Amino acid sequence: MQYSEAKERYIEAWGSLGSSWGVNRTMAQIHALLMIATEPLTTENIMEELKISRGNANMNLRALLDWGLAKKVLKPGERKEYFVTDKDPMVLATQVAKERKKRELDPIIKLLEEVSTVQGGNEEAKEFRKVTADLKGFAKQADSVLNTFIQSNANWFFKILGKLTR
Amino acid sequence: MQYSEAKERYIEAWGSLGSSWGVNRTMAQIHALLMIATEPLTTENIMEELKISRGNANMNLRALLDWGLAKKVLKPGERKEYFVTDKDPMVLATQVAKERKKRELDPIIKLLEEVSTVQGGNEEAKEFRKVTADLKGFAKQADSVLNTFIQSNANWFFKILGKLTR
DNA sequence: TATAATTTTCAATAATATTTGAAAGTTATG
DNA sequence: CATAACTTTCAAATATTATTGAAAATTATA
Repeated sequence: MQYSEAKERYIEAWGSLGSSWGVNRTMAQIHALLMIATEPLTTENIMEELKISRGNANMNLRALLDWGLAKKVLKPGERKEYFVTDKDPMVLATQVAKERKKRELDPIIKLLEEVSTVQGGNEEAKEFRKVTADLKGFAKQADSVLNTFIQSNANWFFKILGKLTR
Repeated sequence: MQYSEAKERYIEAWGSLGSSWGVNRTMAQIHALLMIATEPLTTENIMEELKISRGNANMNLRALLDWGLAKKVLKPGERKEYFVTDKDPMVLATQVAKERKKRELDPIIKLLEEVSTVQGGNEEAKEFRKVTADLKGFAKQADSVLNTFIQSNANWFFKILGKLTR
C-alpha cells in the first residue's frame, strides 16, 4: 500500500473511531495526524492536511489541549505555535480514561448517591433503591479499576493478563 | 427525595450517559426504564413514560434487542410483546463490552493490520509503520483484556482489584 | 378468509452538532 | 506606538442524526 493511501485510511478510521472514546471526528483526526507526524505541526499544516477551516482547527486543537492529548511547543525565534502529541498508546489510553472518568463516571456516581435515597415502601420504590444501589456499587468498582489504571505504569495490561491467567 | 423526581433524574442521566457507552439517548432511556421496572413493559408503556412516538420506541427497542440489552417476553394469552432487561450491572457491562469490541475494536485492528504494511523507506513511512504497529499492539492487548472480561464471571473486578493491590 | 390487533417501515420534519469565515482580539517587533 | 503576525471568537450556514406519524406489513383470531 502507498503511504498516501494508508495515511488517508488511517486518519479517516481514527476519526470515526473518535466517538468511541468520546471526542468528535475532527478532534480525533487532528490527533491521528499528530500521532504520525515526524515533527510538530502548526494550525496551518493541520488546516491543509485535513482541509478544514482555521476556526475549526483552532477549536479542536484547544479541545485536544484540554483533554491533555496534545501540547504546544515553541520553536525559538518563531511566533507560530506548534503542536505535538505523545505517541505512546498507553499515554493516550490513560489520558482518555482520566478525562472520561471525570466527565462521566464521577457525575453518575454522584447522581446515584442521591437518587438511591428515595423514600417509600411500595414495590416500585424498593426496586428503584435496589437497582440504583447496585449500579452505584458497580460504578464504584469501575472507578477503582480506572484509578488503578490511571496511576499505574505501562505494563498494566501485561500484569493483569499474567495474573488473571495464572 | 420523591420517587417521581428520583426516577426522572435517573432516566435523564442514564440517557445522557448513553453516548459514553455508544448508544443514543432514547435507547439508553428505554434501558433505564426497563432496569427499574417491576414487571415487563409494552411498547405503549414506554411511549407513555418517555413521551415518544411509536416508531421511535419500536426502533430503539429493536436496537436494544440487537445489542442483547433487552429481550421480548410473551404473556400467555396475550398478543402484545413485553420487554425486560437483565438487572445485573455486570451483565450490562459484559454485553456492552461485547458489542463495542465487535463494532469498534475488531475493525480498527483489521485496519491497522493493513495500513501498517505501508511501503517506503523515507522518514514519514518509517514513522507511520512504527506508530500504527504500536497502536495495533495496544489494540490487541485491549482485545485480550476484553475477551477475558467477556468470558469471565461476575467477580472479575474484585479479582483484579485483589490481585493488583496484593 | 376477513377483521382486528399489533408491529414495522420510512419519507418528511425537527433537533443537534459541527464547520465556516470574517471580524475582533492578542502579542511580538521595529 | 503602529504594524504585522498570529490566535480566538461566534453568528450564520451546513451537515448529521434522531423523531414523528401515518401507511404498509404482519400476525392472531373469529
